[in-house]
Amino acid sequence: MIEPKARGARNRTEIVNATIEILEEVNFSTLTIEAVAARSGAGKATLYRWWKRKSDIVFDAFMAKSETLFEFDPKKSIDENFIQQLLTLTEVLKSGVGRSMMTVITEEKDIAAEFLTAYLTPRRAETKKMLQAGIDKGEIRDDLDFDVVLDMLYGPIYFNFILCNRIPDQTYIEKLVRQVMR
Amino acid sequence: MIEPKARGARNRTEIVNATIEILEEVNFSTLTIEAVAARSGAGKATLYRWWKRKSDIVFDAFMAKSETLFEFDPKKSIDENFIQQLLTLTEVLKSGVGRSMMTVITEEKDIAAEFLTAYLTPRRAETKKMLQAGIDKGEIRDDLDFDVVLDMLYGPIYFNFILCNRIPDQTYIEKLVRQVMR
Amino acid sequence: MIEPKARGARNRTEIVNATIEILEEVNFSTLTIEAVAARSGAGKATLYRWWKRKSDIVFDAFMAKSETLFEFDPKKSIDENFIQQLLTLTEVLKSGVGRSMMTVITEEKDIAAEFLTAYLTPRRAETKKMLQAGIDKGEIRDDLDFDVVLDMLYGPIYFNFILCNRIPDQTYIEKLVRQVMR
Amino acid sequence: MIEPKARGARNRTEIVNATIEILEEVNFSTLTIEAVAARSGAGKATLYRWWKRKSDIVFDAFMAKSETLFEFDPKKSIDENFIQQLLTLTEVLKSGVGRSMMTVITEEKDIAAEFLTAYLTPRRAETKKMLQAGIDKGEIRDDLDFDVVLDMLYGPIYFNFILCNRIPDQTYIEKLVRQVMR
DNA sequence: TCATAATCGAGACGGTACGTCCCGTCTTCCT
DNA sequence: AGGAAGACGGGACGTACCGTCTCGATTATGA
Repeated sequence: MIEPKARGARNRTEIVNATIEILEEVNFSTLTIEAVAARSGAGKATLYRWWKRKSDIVFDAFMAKSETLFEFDPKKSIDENFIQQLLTLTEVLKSGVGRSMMTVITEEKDIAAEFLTAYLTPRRAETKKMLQAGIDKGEIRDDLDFDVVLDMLYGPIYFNFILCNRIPDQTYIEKLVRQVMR
Repeated sequence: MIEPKARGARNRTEIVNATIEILEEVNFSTLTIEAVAARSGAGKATLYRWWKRKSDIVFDAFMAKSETLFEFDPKKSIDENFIQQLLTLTEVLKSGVGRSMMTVITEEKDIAAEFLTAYLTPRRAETKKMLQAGIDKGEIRDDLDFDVVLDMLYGPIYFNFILCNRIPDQTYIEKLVRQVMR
Repeated sequence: MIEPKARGARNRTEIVNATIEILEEVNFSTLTIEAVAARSGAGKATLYRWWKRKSDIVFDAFMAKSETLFEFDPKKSIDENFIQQLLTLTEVLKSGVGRSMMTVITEEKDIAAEFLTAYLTPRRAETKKMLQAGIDKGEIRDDLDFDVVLDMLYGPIYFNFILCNRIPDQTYIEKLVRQVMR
Repeated sequence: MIEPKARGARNRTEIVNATIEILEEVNFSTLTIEAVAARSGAGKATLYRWWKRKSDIVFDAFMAKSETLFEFDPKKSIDENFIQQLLTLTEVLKSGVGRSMMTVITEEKDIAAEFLTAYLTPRRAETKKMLQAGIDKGEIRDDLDFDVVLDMLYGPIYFNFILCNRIPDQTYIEKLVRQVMR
């Protein structure tokens, strides 16, 4: 027997989806709670019951969008793994919620912190795993400062995306990974 | 002969300064045009006469804040020059306007584009000059993709600043430059 | 059982009363919706929800002020009844809302029309009743054009009030009624 | 040789005419000084040099419009003279400036007073002359209160015009004069 | 005849109120 | 009982005019 989702839970997903939809059309500033309520068919009060601020909804929406965590595939080469992960990241950033998440991060320090622990760190952990595997295999030299290397991989992606308004493509990412890996 | 600044010019600076001040206290969303008008002693209409959107004022404020362009000093080593430039960048980002500029960039594509041409590109040009100087001196290998290298330098700075909410310090920057330069 | 007044109704009266108050201090042009909102403790949006224009509020305020309809008293003489009714009219006109109502009427034709049907006509009907009673009793000749006679009674009141800025007193009204009645 | 009107005088007429024109299109509230300036080709400052308030311009415009004073014609009958004068009055009231003048009078007591002395009183004097002529000729009984009779003539005109939004036509005026004159 | 002053148009400016939109809260009514 | 619907007080929006002000360009004159 299929457990029917509780009223509350059903509502939450509808609201979050409405948010994702709207953010494909307008940017974060222009997003209004009233629009989310209207599109999702929920009452405003319901929104405020679960989220304190607009940014919190966006955070949840972003997390929902990027639910599936990229996972290290030991069968592929290290470089291929890196490339795949950065492509996945690019994909998420491209969406309306992705971009809005960036906006939120620049404005609300506490959400930035939550983004760091709940989104960034897990992915970084995965990347670290890859790096370590590379070192173990001897494919990569072992005198690296992990954090700096990771920044050199992630940084340019966000940098291009946010500041240069340029979506990094496969070619760019390959060049980047090769250059970082030497 | 001292060029007597026009009424308009004086006002513009006062408005821009008021904006910079306020942005030390609140973030971009919370910044209101009415507050800027009030603090600068200007009428709202005056603001709208010169700027179409709040973001445009912030852009001008940011440009005013970071007026002085870092300049390549050939007497110092290449690395030192890099380090100095990235520190300068960090300094600007740290300010309220700096952070707000990041917010604006994530929201308004056209301002992002203007930021690219009016702020980023000149600085990148300076950095490219340094890179070329390094290659000429033989300090740096000559098979690099310039753009990717520059992204590897700038990217991590913005990345740490925006996403990790961490202000890169001298140590970090030195490590970064060394790693990139090999 | 006391019908508990709806939230809306309570607000309406408060707003209308605030309007009446303010109009004792300033004239119609100087009356601002913001002032009404402030004095009544309502939000501007609430005002606009119920009334489209400033003039509409003033109309309602005027109607509230002159709620009690003068009623023909068959025990008194015809003349006394006339005098009493014109005095009542004068009383209303004297107030701030009264004067403002005159302003509105000169400006907005549709409100003038509403004023005619909702305020003037009922009072005229009452006056006609009196006239008819007078004719029936033989106190008044029966070859009169009712409308013209009524205009000769009301007209001078408004005329003195609006154009001569003179408030008709008992003496004047008595003279007027006597002259009209012959 | 035609004396070329001074710059100032020429401007004044142009401004006043512009006002009259605009008042055919919009009502007093909606009339803006900027519009008058624009239409007349004058600078705003010029307007403020000669008139303190919008209402003052309207007053001048009204006086310009009704420059020609109706004059008592002893060859015609008393009644005909009355009828003619009231028709003239109606004509002026019908215009945009006329109606606006009424608005102004309800709002600004000092202008109302000026209207009384500069416009109303001269016309009343003329009417009084007619009344006196009638009495002298024995056409009219001699025990009248002049002021009340005049109010009974003028009052209904203004009353119908302003409050009933009805423009008194020849028939009405004839009936009125006959009724008042008995 | 031409400098010199007065006058004017144009419109920027600091303000105030407009009418609208959305906020976050709170009440009502329906299911 | 719980939620949608949406009224409410509040505050910022972007606009329109206010009345004051500076700026040139245009007259118009008297040295």
